[in-house]
Amino acid sequence: MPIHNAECAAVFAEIGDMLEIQGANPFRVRAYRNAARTIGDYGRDIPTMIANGDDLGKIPSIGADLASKLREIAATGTCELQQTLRHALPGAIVALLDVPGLGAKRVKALHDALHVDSLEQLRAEAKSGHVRELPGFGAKTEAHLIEAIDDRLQREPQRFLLPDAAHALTPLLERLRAVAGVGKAVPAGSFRRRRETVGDLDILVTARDAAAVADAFVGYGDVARVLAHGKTRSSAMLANGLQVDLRVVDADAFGAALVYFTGSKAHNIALRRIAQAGGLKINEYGVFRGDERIAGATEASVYAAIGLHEVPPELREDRGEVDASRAGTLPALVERKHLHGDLHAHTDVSAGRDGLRAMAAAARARGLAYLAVTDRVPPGDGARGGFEWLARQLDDIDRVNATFDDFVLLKGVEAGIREDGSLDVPDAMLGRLDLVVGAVRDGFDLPRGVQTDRMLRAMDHSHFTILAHPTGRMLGERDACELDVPRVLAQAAARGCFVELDAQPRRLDLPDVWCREAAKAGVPVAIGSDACSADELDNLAFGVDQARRGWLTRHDVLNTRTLAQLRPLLARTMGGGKRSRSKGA
DNA sequence: GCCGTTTTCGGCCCGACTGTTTTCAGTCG
Repeated sequence: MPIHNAECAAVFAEIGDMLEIQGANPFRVRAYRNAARTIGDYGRDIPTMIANGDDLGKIPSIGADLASKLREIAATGTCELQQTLRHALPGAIVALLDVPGLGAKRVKALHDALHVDSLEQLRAEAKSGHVRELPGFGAKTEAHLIEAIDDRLQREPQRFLLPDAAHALTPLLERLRAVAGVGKAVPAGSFRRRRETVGDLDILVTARDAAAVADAFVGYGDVARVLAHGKTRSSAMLANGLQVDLRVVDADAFGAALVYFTGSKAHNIALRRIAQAGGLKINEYGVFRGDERIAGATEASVYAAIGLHEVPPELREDRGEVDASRAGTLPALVERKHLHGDLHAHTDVSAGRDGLRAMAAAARARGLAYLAVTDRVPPGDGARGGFEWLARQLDDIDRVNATFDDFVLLKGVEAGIREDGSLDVPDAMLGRLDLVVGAVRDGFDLPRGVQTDRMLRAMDHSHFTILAHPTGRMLGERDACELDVPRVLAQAAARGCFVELDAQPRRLDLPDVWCREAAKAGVPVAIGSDACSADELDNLAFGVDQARRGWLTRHDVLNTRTLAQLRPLLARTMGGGKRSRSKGA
């Protein structure tokens, strides 16, 4: 298995878990976990950096020791410390930490006293009543463990796509807002940060009577199990397996609670360290100097109290936003209203359900000035067919365009990229189009170098505008393909073509960290709805969320251009100036 | 184990809820 950042991060995460179970210095444990998180979403491939002789010490949370371990892991896939720890403890034991209610101390106690090192074994010991005998455990804990393990064995912990989470959230928020005395009821957590998937939902409520809100919450019809039910904090599992955490605060603490509850955890820790250095304390009730509360009603007041500009929720991941906020260099993030058009959509000619006219009307109704029609070769038409379908569609587009004076359908195609890097649409057809969206649709498991070369060759084609859904990932279904993204971005920059951020909520492809790298590489990102129906043009909003997580400004996004600004950029990719290099030369 | 507009040593975020205790440890977010 090739070693990349994810593998390095996994080694550090396991070391952190093992050290914690062993009772090591908690700050050492945190150092490994911080490093795992940093590396996991670091924008450059660490083994490649090592091969290039780059200085790993520049990576935040990586010091001399962890840098040397990274070199070891890059070379061997493991490191001596990991092996030593696995010798002392069964490697599988870290899975026990994932059981709700089990932390390092209890896992160690279970291992020491009962030699438990697997879920099945723990369940058997709990069933036979041995767990309740241990100090610190009791009958209730034992019963909860059995329940939690049965849950886990039945159903893998699941992450939810944003629209699915929203679907569960909306009626619950309505119920809470209907409780007497409730002011605000808003989502927080990773949902508010617009992470591509959420593991649970966090809801923040302001109310005079906190207990009434908590009661309404745990009494919600969709609640399958109540996990905690306190005065200000409650937690429940919904029937679909989604956990929801509720926090109720006074209105004058709303801002502080929203910062705290929006996270991320790493962002909060960074804020608190800054506060601490200035002799202040931040908690979910406000910012305090001694006993004096100096801020808390709004998020802006909390950030201002510690000398920062308010950070947009999408950036709160401890990826440099705190420094940028202090320096006043936070990016002015792109917004949905900045988009003038959409550069990836299907009609009923291929993958879509709605016709050309319906798509045009829907795009126009959404305030867009242009929509690129980018159908694929219809099934059964065969890549070697005559492409009459496309010729007919181009004529049809002309007819539709003649009916508008404030809106344009652009002529495009979603060309498949074959394994040799060629496109499945002939040049003669491509030459009649405004843009070509190229997409890999098979062979996702090619080795990294082969996959990368395939895409680079496709981008080198004399008609190639946008690399669609570059990593091919399908959230929860298919991992990103092995791809040297920096090379792809460098090529796009050199050729003057573009990469897509596919806005389908199950794709959101480019991933956020690569969006940021695209901007650094000077490659505009095309946010494409990839809509298969008129309704799905609304996907654009998910794409904008993801773009914001990737620090993209209006300038970094291709389709914030007006049609007049866009046309010459597209033309350059269609043999109109980009090509100075003859094929095979 | 990392890190430094007080520091290369001595710090390292903060509070709620539960269960097992008899004043608090463990876990979680």
